[in-house]
Amino acid sequence: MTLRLYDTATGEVRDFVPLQTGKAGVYVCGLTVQGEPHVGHVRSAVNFDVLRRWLIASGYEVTFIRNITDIDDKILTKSADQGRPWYNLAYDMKRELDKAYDALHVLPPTYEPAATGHVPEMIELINLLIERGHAYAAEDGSGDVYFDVRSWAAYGELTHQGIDDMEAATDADPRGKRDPRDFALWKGWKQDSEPVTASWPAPWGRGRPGWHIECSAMAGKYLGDAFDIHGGGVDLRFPHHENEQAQSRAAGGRFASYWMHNAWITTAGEKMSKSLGNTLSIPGVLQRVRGIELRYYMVSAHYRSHVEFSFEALEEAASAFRRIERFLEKVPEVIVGELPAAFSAALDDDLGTPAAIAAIHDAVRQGNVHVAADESEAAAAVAGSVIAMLSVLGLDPADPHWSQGSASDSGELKGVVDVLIAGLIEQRQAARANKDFAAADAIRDQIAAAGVEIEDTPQGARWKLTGQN
RNA sequence: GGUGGGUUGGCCGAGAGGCGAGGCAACGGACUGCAAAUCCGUCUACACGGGUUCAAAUCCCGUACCCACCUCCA
Repeated sequence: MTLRLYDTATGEVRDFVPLQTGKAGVYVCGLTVQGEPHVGHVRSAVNFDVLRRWLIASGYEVTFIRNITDIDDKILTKSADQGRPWYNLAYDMKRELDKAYDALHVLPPTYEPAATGHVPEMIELINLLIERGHAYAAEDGSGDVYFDVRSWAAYGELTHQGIDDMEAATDADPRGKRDPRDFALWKGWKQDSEPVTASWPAPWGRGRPGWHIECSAMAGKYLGDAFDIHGGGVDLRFPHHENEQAQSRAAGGRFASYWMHNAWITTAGEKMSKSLGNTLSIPGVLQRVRGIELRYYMVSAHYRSHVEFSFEALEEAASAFRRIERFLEKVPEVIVGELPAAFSAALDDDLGTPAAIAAIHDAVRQGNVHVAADESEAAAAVAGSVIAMLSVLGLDPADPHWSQGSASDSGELKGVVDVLIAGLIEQRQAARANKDFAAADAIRDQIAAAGVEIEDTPQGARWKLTGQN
């Protein structure tokens, strides 16, 4: 079975055929670093991280580029409001973003280019577009350069829209534009309101790049004129992706073969938006559940399905995930095994993570049956495949990544706690042997109150931290 | 106005013409001193109205409601 992906450009699920056999080039629009990352941002990152891991697991050599937009209108206005340099705000938020990605075990991309580091490439691309007659410098002296939408007949092809059916950008400053739908490739420096540090020299005067041109320039630099997959959130289809494609193709490239867009995660029926102020920051959410549980929650819905975020659903997902963990804890010394066919088929079908997770749960139930029957070899084999599946989704609880931070402290403490609890468990066993159940239960309650759970098994009592104290 | 998507059982959430995805919760049973964990079972759903078909949650027509994009946004 081969990988099939939904391509926004064609509106259908089709076979993934890479440009080069065995290789996959992926470009994903990262963030504009102007505020704290929220669960919506991270959903996109997690979705494409799953894509990447599945491509790797399928044998592809993956080049994964995710950019950072570190200069734009919002960054300039926000930093001005906060009374600090724009680059400081962008850098701070970039670091927050890195923390959020790390908390969800989103793998670092092959490279993460920043817009400000690629101005020469953008200027070069804009020049090429001007030469080819698809862009023009505004004649009003503003220093702006616009893409000439009417010069590119295919404009609108990605989102299946005709230019004349589109509403013209009402708030756009029409000065110097040939068509209201023309968009800025270069924004001339506004000396009265913008710091000189936010401008770069260019043939058309000092200024800064427009939003869309960065992705075209950076994707071209790191992936070439033609590459396999371009991803981002649904909101980016238009105008951002449409414009990217128009620019890059007008400049002579082929650009992306497949376009993938992840759906929104909303709160209380509304999209999470910096401007609405209803964002759920990652650190905030991580006070309620662990990062691995949040990741499980995100992966349990299909990437093209809209998710209505709720803490109830999140807790529910966390419960489901703990069931998987409990099974794995019962099976020591597991060797990573094979992926079940149902799991691979699910992911091959446009990253069907919900069905993939169902395959995990099926295996867990089967594994629990083996554990109950004391069939340790069979149980270990099942656990091996469960671990293999979880790894592909970035959800292996045994991955050292998840225990970073708290591990050093708890590692030392664990030995001590182990001895203390073992003593208590022995006392409880003695009480049970004497049929003094009141005493036995008192001990169990006492440890439970401290956040330690006892599980009675035929081989004796086991204990673990519940994380609820 | 244009474009794209949605409405599934108590809840979350898949599927896309014929075999009850999966999970959470609840209830019953097994196990247990009692629990917990685990297993078995129960809860037989697809917005509404028509139609096509031997067969429709799935296809077609219509209706209602919801959402996204067309303006910065994952």
